[in-house]
Order: sequence, then C-alpha cells, then structure tokens
Amino acid sequence: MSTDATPKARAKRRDAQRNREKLIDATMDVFTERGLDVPLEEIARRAGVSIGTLYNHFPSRDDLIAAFYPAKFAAQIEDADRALECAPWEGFVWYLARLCERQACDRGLSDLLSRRLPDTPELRQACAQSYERTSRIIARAQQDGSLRADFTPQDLTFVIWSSISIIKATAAVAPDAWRRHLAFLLDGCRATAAHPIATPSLDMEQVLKTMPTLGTATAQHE
Amino acid sequence: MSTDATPKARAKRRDAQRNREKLIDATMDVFTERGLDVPLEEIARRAGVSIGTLYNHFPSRDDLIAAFYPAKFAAQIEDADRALECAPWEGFVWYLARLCERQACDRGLSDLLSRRLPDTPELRQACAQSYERTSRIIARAQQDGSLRADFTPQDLTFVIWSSISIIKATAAVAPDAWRRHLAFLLDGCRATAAHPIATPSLDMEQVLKTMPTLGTATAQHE
DNA sequence: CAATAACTTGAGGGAACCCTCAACTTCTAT
DNA sequence: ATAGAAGTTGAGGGTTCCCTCAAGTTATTG
Repeated sequence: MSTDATPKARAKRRDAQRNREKLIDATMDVFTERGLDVPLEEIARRAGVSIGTLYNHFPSRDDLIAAFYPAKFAAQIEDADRALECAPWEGFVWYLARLCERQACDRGLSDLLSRRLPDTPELRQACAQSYERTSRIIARAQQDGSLRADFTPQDLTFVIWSSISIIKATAAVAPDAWRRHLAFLLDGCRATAAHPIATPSLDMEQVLKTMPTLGTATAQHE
Repeated sequence: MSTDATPKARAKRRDAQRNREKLIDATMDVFTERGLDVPLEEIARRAGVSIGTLYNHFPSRDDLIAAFYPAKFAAQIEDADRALECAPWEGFVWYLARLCERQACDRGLSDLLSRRLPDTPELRQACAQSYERTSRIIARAQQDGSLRADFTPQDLTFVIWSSISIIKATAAVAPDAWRRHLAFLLDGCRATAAHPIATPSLDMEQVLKTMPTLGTATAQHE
C-alpha cells in the first residue's frame, strides 16, 4: 500500500526464511515417515515453530505437499533415465521394482498417489517428463519383443496402485512381500504370456482424473 | 441379583428385538454403500432409532461389523463351491473375477480386508471353510497343468488386495478397469508364464497377522 | 537507538465424531 | 390395572484435529 515501488517484492526477513526452511525440512521428514495425513502440529513441533507460523508460511496442507513432492518426482525421473540405459526388458523390470522400493520406504510418497494434487505448471511438467520416459521404457521393451504389445503407459498405474496396497498391507509382517506380487505381475507382462484382454486400457484423461498427479484437469471447486 | 433362577436368560422384549433388526438392516445397507467407517449416527438415523439405542445393542463398531460380515463370507463360500463345479482353470478365473465384482459393488466388503476383525469362533470357522475351498480351487488348477505350481492360497490375498486398490482408484472413472488388471495378473498365473520367483510366499500366520480375517491370532489388547 | 514493518505465538473457537447416563417411555407379567 | 423391569432418548462432555487472530516479539532501516 505504501512503498511498493521497489522493482520486485521485498526480500523476506532473515528469520522468516530460516523458519520456512526449518518447516520444509520437517515436512520432508514427517511426511516421509508418517504419511501425508499427519497432524500439522507435528510438523510445527518438529520444526521448532508454532502452529501459527506454519500456517503463516503454508496456508494449507496442500502447500506443504507442494513443497514435498517435487524432489520425489525428480528422483523418479532419474530412475527412469537409468532404466533407459539398461537392456529393454531389464530396464522395465528394474524401473518397476525401483518405483515400488521407493513407495515401500516412504509413506508420504505412497500417499501421494491416492490424493488429488494441486494443478501447478511444475507438476504438469514433471508429469509430462515422467510420461515421456515411461513411454520410452515401455516402447523399447515392446520393440524388443519382451513386453506384451497391448501394455500401455496407463497400465503402469495399475502396477503402482496394486503394489502400494500390498506394501501397505504387508509392511509390518513381510516387508518384501510386494516383490512376489510384482513377480507375478511381470510374468503376466511378458509377450510370451499375453492372452487377448477384452477390457481396453484407460486413456490418459482417465488416469489423470482418477488420482495421481493432476486433479480434474483445471481444478474443480477449490 | 433377584430372580435369576430361570433356566436361560430371559427373552428380549419384543420392541427391543425389532429395533435390533432395524439396526442390522440399516447396518447392512449403510456399510455396503458407504464403507465401514461411516459415522454411527448415520446408521441410527437410517434405522429410525437414537444413537443411544444403537450403543445399547452394539456397544462398539466392531459389534456392528460382526453383524455385517457373516452374510458376505457365506456368499463367498457359495461362489467357491460354484467355482469347483467348473473346469479347473475356468473355475479359478471365475472365482477371482467374482471376488472382485463383489468388492466393486460393496464398499463395506472391501473395507473388511483392510481392518482387524474380532477373533470369534464363527469367523475362524468361516475362514477355515473358505481356505479349504480356495485350496481346492488352486490345487485342481495346478494338477490340471494350467495354474503355475508355485501359486499358494496366500498368494490369492495379493490378488484381492491389489484388485481392491484398483477398484477404489478407478471406481468413479472406469468401474471396469479392474478387469484389465486382473487379466494381466491371470496371465502371470498361468503355468506357461511361470518364471521362478525368489521371494517366498507368505505363510498363513503372516496373512492372518497382516489384515483380513483374524487379528493377531488370540487378540491383542482389546 | 528508536520506529515500524514483518513475523511469531498459542489460546481458543469450530467441526466431526465418539460415547455416556439420568430422565423418560414402553412392555410384560401378575 | 399396575408395578417394575427393560429399553429408549438425546443433550452434553470428551477427543482430535482444524484454523484464526489479537497481542507480543524481532529484524531492519535510517
């Protein structure tokens, strides 16, 4: 209202910056350990600030989540790139196992996929990047003759969803059980195992609407 | 304290019996439609009684659940019996699809598998019956040479868990999507698709501990 | 070292759900 | 008909988490 003639918005105060960082660090830890539904007080406590300060920096849980996931997406994209350096089928298998491993040791990450995320440009971009690589991983393995021809990038979502549920169910009793489930699924993905499937693949629209990544494209009522 | 010399406990009052039945009916409907975590007031409202009466008849949510699931288990056992009348592989496939179909149209049923149930004799018996049939369905298909030899009854849990997560994720967008997932999984279950799996099957103990049916065998702290 | 804008604090109000219990109503047996 | 046991009721206290905002604290700038 008064002196807003400065070229850009004025820099944050030093202590405020520090608090923001402490909050982000705490968020990464707490979400990873306990999932995205943890009480926000827990994050404030861990960061050593009051709940009021938390709300000052991050007005809603979604803002914390928005600070949480980019690193996770980036790691996933790196994994995809590494997978593309392997032989086609091995890369495909390794990538899926890697996805699952990450879910298995990160409750926040596995919660991400069952939650509507805000529709930010960064997220759209991360999705596009991820999709691009995933498609290549799949296409390579199909050209190679090892992956069944009717497998689509959207079908990968099934692998993730189903593995997450196994991971969550068996975490306390047999933390490796998902590997067995994945093995069955992979055997069903081989070209040599393929029998025609009547139900068509989801299209990308449907996957987006369903859960991970973007909400209903352009926000809904929030 | 006074006149408890009657051979058996006195019969319930007529109106109390009626209320109990209304509550059970409401429970079946509400759990089926909205899952096991619905507010109990909703059930009382639907039954046309007060919340106090609900608590009078069913002191805890678990007691309502205990009234809910036997019919569901019975249906499942019937399905298994029908499956045993088909050809081995067809029976196996039909049974799995049937299980999933039931989950798909019954939120209460799908919640059951991700919740610790009370350890009652009836439940133990239902589990034993179910296990006995399931084992036969599997054994038949293996002897037949169609189902891979390393598939165990415990692996069936994976099929259910994973399908439930697909069902929940896609219910709003593509209510049939689970069929595609199941098809991949089934292709991976064929004897001809089998590749050796390093991770061993869960044993029955572990499955019980994990989730469905019984809690930690002989109750824990409740 | 003010003065002031920026930031922090935590008590507290709100919502959703749980469960209880003292006062009331209804059934049933005599 | 009536007494008393059996059953019902719903307001209200408890819990957990959400989020706000008036009052207090701290950094920054001249």
